[in-house]
Amino acid sequence: MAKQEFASALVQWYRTVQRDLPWRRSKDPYAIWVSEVMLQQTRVETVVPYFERFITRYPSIDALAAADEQEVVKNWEGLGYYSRVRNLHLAVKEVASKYGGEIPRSYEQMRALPGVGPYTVGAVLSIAYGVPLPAVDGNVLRVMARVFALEEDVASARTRTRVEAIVTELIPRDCPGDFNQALMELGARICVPRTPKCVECPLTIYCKARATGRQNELPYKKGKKPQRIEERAVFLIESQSGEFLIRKRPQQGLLANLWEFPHVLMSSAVALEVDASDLRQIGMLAREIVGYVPQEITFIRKYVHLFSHVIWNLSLYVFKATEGLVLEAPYQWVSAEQRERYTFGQVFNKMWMDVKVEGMSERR
DNA sequence: TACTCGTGGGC
DNA sequence: TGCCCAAGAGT
Repeated sequence: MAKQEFASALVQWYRTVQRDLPWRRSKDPYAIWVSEVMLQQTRVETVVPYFERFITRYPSIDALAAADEQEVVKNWEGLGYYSRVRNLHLAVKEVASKYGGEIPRSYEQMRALPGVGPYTVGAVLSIAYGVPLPAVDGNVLRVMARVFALEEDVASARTRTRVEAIVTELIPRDCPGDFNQALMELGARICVPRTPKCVECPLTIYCKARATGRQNELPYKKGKKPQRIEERAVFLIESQSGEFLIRKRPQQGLLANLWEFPHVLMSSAVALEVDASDLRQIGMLAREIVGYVPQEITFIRKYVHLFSHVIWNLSLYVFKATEGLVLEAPYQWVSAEQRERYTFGQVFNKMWMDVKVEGMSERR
């Protein structure tokens, strides 16, 4: 294949059709870095408003490095994969203290920062500094699997290494950032997962999958493991003085360090037996949190919340706590106003909105 | 390697 | 409706 023609056809296409995105208007390596972290496993349309707000709030490495951790995480609320923002905060602090506030230009040094993997190094260094490194994401894997008719599982490390080698070979020295972004833009808009738009593709004459009519069969992916299902009873507990009980989640695992309304995992046997309206059984579960069986519990509604590998079947209940109930950490009482400063998983925010709209106090 | 880690959109 | 997926990294 004519390397130069491939690259120039791709870059030329990109420069004609590229979308006007906020991080593309910036030449600030820090802003580009923030965008790349937000874009991990997350759609462009979702990221845009978060990016604008985050960059306005934390316009520089020094500003983010100096910021309060809890507040930084609050600005990420709703984006998911919350370890990304904690790692970004740690990494920015390290850049501020160790590298004088300038992102290191060497692969090894940047790769060593927390939350910075091979993709992010390649993307930031190529786009911000013009370093000719590959930035292989899901788009690039899909595009290359089709163009070169790669048959192996695209999720495998071997395929990734192969694709990195191919990109390294093809990447133009004069515009590595545009080349990397062009590959991603192509994957996002033309070489899409299902029914790629080959008639609009600038690489169609190079594409082996297209030549053999296999563009709908590639890339090959292994099937995913089914999600684990958990039945949980969630309690929105209001004190006599109108505060609400929240608790902090553990430092490791799902929604790590975020806040939530207390809930109890039901064994599958219990879950099968207990009807949502069987409040006697639910009272026994509430006792695991407050230490006694509440007098009067109200069932609100059921929720299904999907994570990438777990399904939560949740039943929400509310009740009034007895006077003077004291609970230790990780439990905490907060007013409705104070609650807004804490970061919750989205399902808990949805519950809160639902109860607020319906009016919990007027319910009885 | 395989699994963990969120969320919302599209069909 | 259920399933797939989207600019990945850590373990």
